[in-house]
Amino acid sequence: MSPRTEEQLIKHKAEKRKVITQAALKLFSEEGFQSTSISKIAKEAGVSKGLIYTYFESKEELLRFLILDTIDEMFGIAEVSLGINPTDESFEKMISDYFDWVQINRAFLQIYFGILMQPSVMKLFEKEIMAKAYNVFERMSVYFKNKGFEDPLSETRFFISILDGIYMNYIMDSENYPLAKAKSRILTMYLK
Amino acid sequence: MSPRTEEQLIKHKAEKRKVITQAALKLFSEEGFQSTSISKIAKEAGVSKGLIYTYFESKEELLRFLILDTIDEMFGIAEVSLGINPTDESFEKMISDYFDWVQINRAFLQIYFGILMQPSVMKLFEKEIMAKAYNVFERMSVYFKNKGFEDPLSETRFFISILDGIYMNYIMDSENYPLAKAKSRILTMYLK
Amino acid sequence: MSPRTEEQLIKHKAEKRKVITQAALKLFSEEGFQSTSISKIAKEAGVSKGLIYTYFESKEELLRFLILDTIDEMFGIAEVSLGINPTDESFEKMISDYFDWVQINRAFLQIYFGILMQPSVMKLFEKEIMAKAYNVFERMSVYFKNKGFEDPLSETRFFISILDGIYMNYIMDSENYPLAKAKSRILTMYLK
Amino acid sequence: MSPRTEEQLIKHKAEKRKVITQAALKLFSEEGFQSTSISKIAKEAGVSKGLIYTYFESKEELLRFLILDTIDEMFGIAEVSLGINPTDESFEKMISDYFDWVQINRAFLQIYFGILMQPSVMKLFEKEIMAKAYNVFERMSVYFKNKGFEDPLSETRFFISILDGIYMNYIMDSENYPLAKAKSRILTMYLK
DNA sequence: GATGAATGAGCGTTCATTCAT
DNA sequence: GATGAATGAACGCTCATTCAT
Repeated sequence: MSPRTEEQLIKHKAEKRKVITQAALKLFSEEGFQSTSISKIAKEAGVSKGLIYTYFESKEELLRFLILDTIDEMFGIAEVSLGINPTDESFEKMISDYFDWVQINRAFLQIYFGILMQPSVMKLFEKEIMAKAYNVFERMSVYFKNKGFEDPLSETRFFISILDGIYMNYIMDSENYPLAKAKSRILTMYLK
Repeated sequence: MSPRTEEQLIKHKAEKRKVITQAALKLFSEEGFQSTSISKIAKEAGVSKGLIYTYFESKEELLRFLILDTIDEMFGIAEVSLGINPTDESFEKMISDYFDWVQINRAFLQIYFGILMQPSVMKLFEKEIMAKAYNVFERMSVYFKNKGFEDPLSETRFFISILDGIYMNYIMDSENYPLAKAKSRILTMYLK
Repeated sequence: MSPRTEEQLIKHKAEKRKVITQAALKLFSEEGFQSTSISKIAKEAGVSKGLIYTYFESKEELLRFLILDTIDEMFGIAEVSLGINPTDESFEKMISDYFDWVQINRAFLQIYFGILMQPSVMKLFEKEIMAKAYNVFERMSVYFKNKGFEDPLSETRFFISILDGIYMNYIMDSENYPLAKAKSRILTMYLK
Repeated sequence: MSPRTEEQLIKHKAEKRKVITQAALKLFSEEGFQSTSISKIAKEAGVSKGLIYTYFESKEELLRFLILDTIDEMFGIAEVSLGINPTDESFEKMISDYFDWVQINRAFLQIYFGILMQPSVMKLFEKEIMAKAYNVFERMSVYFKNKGFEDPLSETRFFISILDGIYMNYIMDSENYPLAKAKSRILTMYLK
């Protein structure tokens, strides 16, 4: 048996992290971060408690990894869809992608919105999240500027507020929330 | 000396509850419900740990009291402003009242939104909150129906989503969030 | 209104003590001494927590009063029935009186036997109980000596063990325990 | 290094349970179940408070383990000694075995009798203890029936009451109680 | 790498006791 | 005398984290 190559090791580590992260994601969304113990995560992931500390320095670091990893994906949607010269088509594409993404990532968003509301936990991410968020603000502002809005940044924040509000209400009451209608409504708002 | 009269006791009890509730409100909003210990609340309120249990049966009951008490106020705004025959004026009044209320009750809203995102905590209030929320939905639907919307309930939920999204973003980034602009924007949306 | 005479005060105090003691007796027998709080006793007795401390120095003193008061009665049965020259008639009378007494005082005996088994609680009474018990031993020994037993003290302790054993088993399983048979059995043992 | 084998873990677990159980046995017998804190047990056993919860789910479960484990042994004496066809020899053997067992297991019996007197604690064991006790009743009844007693079950309960009474008095006053005499006295009673 | 026994600080809660009224 | 608000120590229990194996 030859020792694994460095590449294999990295891959192995990434896989293990994924297993643990997925278990944590599920539990955090059901019970909240504070109420979920490392023991429960270990059991859900099918590993020992101690092993979690081989892959993450602490419970907080596990949360950080979980959040930051997925946030890249989330904020990336705007980046990819809008590109440098955002058009109505790319704007519509972005909205569509977001609505799809949200439905797949309900558990994550539940944790994410919960964290946003807790300053003491938010401190763990504040810098990264705010940097990414303001980056997206700028990108979208270009679109709203092109569309002729007087205060494109405020419109951006207004637009994002609408999205956040929709997603939050959808998460809370997924069965009854008229998500499809909300989507077409927002499209109408901006694309006539 | 004779003991205090019943009236004195009731007044005293209400005052003490207020002191404890205020301390809890502050800490819950900063740290979250689960991360705030009864010890911290007692210290913040300037009373002993044990005393809290003279006024509240448990930490959860304290949260319930805190939330349900203020939620009545919050949902009451729509009821009072809209009345039975909602007009554009009363609708505008309601929005204005909400924006005022939110700025005064940031700490509460922070806790409130946090709770909405945690199923395990939400269980404590689900029934009451949902009942009140659906009540407000109906009331607002009347307005949107009068305004000619084809699907007034969906519009209500869309409108409330916008408000929630605005407040959530405001709470997260109060210093930079363009709250006044968001307010005039939403007014324009519905009142021309 | 003239102030009460000293006699009235003493009577009043005795009555209040009785009320509290009766409440405590009931609760101690159901839940045990340690698991019964002063609050519960106060509620059961229909008085305030504070008042209990007007009549008893501490929870332990309340227990002491409860036990020692009734123990006098219990040990007194032997004294009264046997007299100085115990006969078969007085011995039979004593047994009969004890069996009657036990059925009325089940709650007390439950507490009493429980206490006997806890050295740390027993310390509160050890001196008094042991003094009274050894006093009864001597008195009964006279009877067994008269009956011709070689070792009257051992027989006394054996006889008392039988009574204790019967009462303990009766208390544990009152519905099914054949108390009447046990009584006639012990009478047969000693009176042929 | 690889983790311990399952066999090692089981052995280790049994040993640790024993250490904790022994400490609890000592303290429960001295102070009673309710007055003995988990902290004291941990200190006595030389382990941390938290560790006790690795081996027992709760303080009550620790008591249950302690009691039920030893009760099997205690009730087993009758079963083993008497067999299916009890004779005078096996009856004498049983009494002898019980007297030996009692002297070794004073601490246990102290807890056991204490529990029998507290309905709220007794609830934890009622089913198991009563089942075993009635089982022993039946077995002994065979012996008393063979001996010609008219009501063998009542005689059984009377006989067991005597044993219980002796042991209880012995436990309370071990130094002075004439245990050997009590033993020969009860043997004389039944075996002439 | 992987395990789970072990720790100890801290949690929510209870309660005997005190004391201002 | 009588009340019950107030205290603070202690309780049973949990849990993030460490470490011998």
